[in-house]
Amino acid sequence: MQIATWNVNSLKVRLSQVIDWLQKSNCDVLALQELKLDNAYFPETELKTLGYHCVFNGQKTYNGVAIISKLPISDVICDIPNYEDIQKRVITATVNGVRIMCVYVVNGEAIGSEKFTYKLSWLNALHNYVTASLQQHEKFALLGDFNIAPSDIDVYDPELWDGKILCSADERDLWQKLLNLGLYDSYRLFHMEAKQYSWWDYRNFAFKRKQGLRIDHILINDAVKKITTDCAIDTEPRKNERPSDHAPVIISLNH
DNA sequence: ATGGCAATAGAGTATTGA
Repeated sequence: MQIATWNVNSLKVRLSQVIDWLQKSNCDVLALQELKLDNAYFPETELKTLGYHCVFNGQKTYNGVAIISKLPISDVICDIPNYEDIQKRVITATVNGVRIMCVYVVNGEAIGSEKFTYKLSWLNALHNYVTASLQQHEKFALLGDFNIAPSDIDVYDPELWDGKILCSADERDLWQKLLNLGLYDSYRLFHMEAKQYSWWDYRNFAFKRKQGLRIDHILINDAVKKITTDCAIDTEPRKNERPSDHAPVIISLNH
């Protein structure tokens, strides 16, 4: 079984690329972020025709998340329970006995801004939700666009980004707090090398110049870790015409 | 320091992203 995450930056624009990637990658479950469309416009019919189940939590223009799966999806929860938020950033569901939490973490704009305060409060709420979910589910995966580069080896120019949004101590502390719940950064279980990125700015030929950040992640608990055989970032779709600025991240399970 | 690029809403240009 393979589980992936991908921030597609508009599912309307990227639908054909998503379908193409699903068929090439042999992925079973795909968590999507930044759909940027209302639920009424989710391409459920197209995906169903191709044999995929889908659940989605969308909104107009911004945010929006979904889980697409070859296998049946059950026990769907939208948003973070008991956290007031009009932005659609979370959808959680069970597939093949694995609890899958798809998140689009707040960007935060700049340190000290109102959006940054929202980011920190949002991550604290997520922490509480993950804590409860870990108690309720044996196999658990938290995946999506975290908008956090966990350490300097995940940043193309650590000096330039030092203390900036996505790299600040406050954000990295909250990342560590999530790991302390008993989660593993699946990519780092298999790849210790630096300069492995999942996002590149559209500007300045950043992808070609290998100027990126690793901000899309798959965190797994011990039960999933035991059956995980690999984690990879697929940079191929970033070479497409009109690509998303993010690459998919995928884990392979013996399951 | 600023803008570069892309998507959206909506008809100019502003907002957001990371």
